[in-house]
Amino acid sequence: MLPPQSVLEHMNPFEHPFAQWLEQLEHFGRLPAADRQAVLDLPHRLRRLDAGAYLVREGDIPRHCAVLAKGYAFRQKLTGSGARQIMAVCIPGDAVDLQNMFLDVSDHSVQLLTQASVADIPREALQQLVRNRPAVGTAVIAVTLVESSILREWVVNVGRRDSRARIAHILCEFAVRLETRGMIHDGGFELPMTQEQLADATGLTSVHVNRVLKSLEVDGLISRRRRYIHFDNWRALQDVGDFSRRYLHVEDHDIIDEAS
Amino acid sequence: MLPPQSVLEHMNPFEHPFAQWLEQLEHFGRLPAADRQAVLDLPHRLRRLDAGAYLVREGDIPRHCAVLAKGYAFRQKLTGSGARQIMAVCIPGDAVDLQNMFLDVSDHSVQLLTQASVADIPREALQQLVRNRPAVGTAVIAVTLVESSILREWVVNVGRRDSRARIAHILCEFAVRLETRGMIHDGGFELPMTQEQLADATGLTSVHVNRVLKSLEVDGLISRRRRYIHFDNWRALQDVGDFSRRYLHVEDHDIIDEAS
DNA sequence: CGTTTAATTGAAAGCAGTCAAACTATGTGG
DNA sequence: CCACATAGTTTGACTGCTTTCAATTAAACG
Repeated sequence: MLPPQSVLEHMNPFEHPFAQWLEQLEHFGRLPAADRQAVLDLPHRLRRLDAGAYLVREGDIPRHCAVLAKGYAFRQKLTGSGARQIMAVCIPGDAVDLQNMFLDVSDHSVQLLTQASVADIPREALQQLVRNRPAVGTAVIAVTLVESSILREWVVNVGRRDSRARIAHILCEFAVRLETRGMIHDGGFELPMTQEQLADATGLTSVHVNRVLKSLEVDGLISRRRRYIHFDNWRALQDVGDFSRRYLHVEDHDIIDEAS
Repeated sequence: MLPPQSVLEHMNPFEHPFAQWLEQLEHFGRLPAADRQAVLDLPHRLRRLDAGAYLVREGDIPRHCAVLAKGYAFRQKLTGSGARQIMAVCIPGDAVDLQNMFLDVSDHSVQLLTQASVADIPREALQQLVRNRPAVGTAVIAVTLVESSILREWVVNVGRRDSRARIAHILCEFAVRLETRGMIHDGGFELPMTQEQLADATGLTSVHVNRVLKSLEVDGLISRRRRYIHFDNWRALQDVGDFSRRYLHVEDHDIIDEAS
C-alpha cells in the first residue's frame, strides 16, 4: 500500500476536485490513509459546464460517474403531462451518479443549477475502488443511505405538509446541508434556484412559492436580497417547517448565528 | 471458502427465510456459491409478529437488521401535526433496515402491515459480510439504489400527479414488484393495506382514495373483491397512472394476464 | 437601452380536504 | 345464534388551499 501522506491531512479543500467529496465520505469515520489516497487518485476528467447542462439524462447508459467539485445540480423527472419534479439538490462535494455506477440505465435526469466544475470518473474505476477497499465501500453505502433518508423526508414534505411548511422545511434543509460544507455566511446562504425550481422541488407552483416566501418574510422568519436568504428567526422557521435535523444524520449543533 | 453446494441451486424459495432476499440480491448478477452460502449462513433469529408491530421506531438505535421472510411492512414518519406519511412498502424478501446497518439512529419507523415472519440479523454480522465479500457488498448497494429510485418516483407521484394518477401509479408499482416475487395471481393481487394506509402512502385522505378507487372501477380499469385488486385493463391503468417500469429496474415483460 | 428571464400581484376556478353520517364486514361474548 | 362492538368502507354537502390565468414590475444580459 501507499505510505501515509501528511500533505493530505490538512489540505486546502479547494485544491483537489475530490476534496469535499472525500470529506463527505469520511463523515462517518476516518478512512485509512491508503484509502484516502486511492479516492484522490481516481482517474477523472475535469469539466467546466454552464447552468442548465445535463450531467445525466433519464434513459442514458452512463459510462462514468460525476462528482460535483464546484457548483450545484438537481435530480429531476418529467411526468407524462409535462410537469417537472425535482427530487434532490446536489451541493458541492456530492457524487451525482452513484446510482448509475451499479444500475445500467439511468432512471432520472441530473441538470446543473449553476455553472459548475464536474469530475467524471470512469464507472469501472469506481466499481473497483468500492470492491477492493471495503472501508470506501461502506462509506459509499453510508452516504447513499443518507441520501435515501433525505428522499424519504422529501416524500413527507410534499405528501403531508402545507405550502408554508414545505418551503420553510426545504430552506432549513439547505441551511444545514450547506453548513456541513462551510457554505453558510452571515447567517444565511445564496439559494441557487429560481422560484420555479423551488416550486418543482416542493410540488407547488412558482406563483404560490412566491406568496409563501413573501409571507415568511413578512412574518420575520427570513429576509431576502435577491437569491440570498437570511435567517431572521432560525428557531421559528424550523418550527414552521416541522424541521428536525435527525434525517440528515449530521452532528447536532446549531449553526445559524442570527446576530449577523 | 466453502465448497459449492448444489442443494442451493434449485432450492424451494420458501424453505429458507433468506431465500427470497437472496434472490433479490442476485437480481443483478449471480453471486459466487460461497457468497450465497455466506448469506444463507448469516446468524439470525426468526420471529412471528402480528400486524401493526413495529420493526423499528424513529429514534431507535437498532442492533440488528430485519429481513421480511413473509408478510408486508411499511416505512412511515409522522409530522409535527400528527399526519402520517408512508414512504415505502416492503414486500416479502425485502431487507427492512439496511439503513440502520451503517447509520446509528433510525430516521423513520417501520411497521408491519400484516402478520409476518421476520429474521433479525445482528448488525455486525451483516457489516462483516458486506466488507468481506465484495460481491455481496455491491449487490447490497444495487438493491439500495433501486430502493432510492423507487423513493424518487414516490416524490414525483406525490408532488406532481393528481389523485387519480397517484392511485393508479401505486397500484401498478405494487403489481410489478409483486410479480418479481411471484405474487400475482389471476391477473391481480391481494392489496395488504387499508384505504387509509393507501392514503398515507399517496398524500391523500382516505375519503378521497375511496372515491378514486371507485372511479377507477367504474371506468373499467380495475375491479375489487374486498382487498383483492384485479386489473381489468392493465394498459389503460398504466396510462392513467403515468406508469413506466423503468424506475423499478426489472426485466421488461408484461405480467398481467387480463384474460383471467 | 432593448430583450429576455424571473419575480410579483390580483382575481377566479377547481381539486382535494373536512365534517358527518350511514353502511358493511368481522369478530366477540352471552 | 343473535346482540353488540369495532374497524373499515362508502357517500354527501360544504369549505378551502392551491392552482390557473393574466398582467405588471423588476432584474439580468448582450
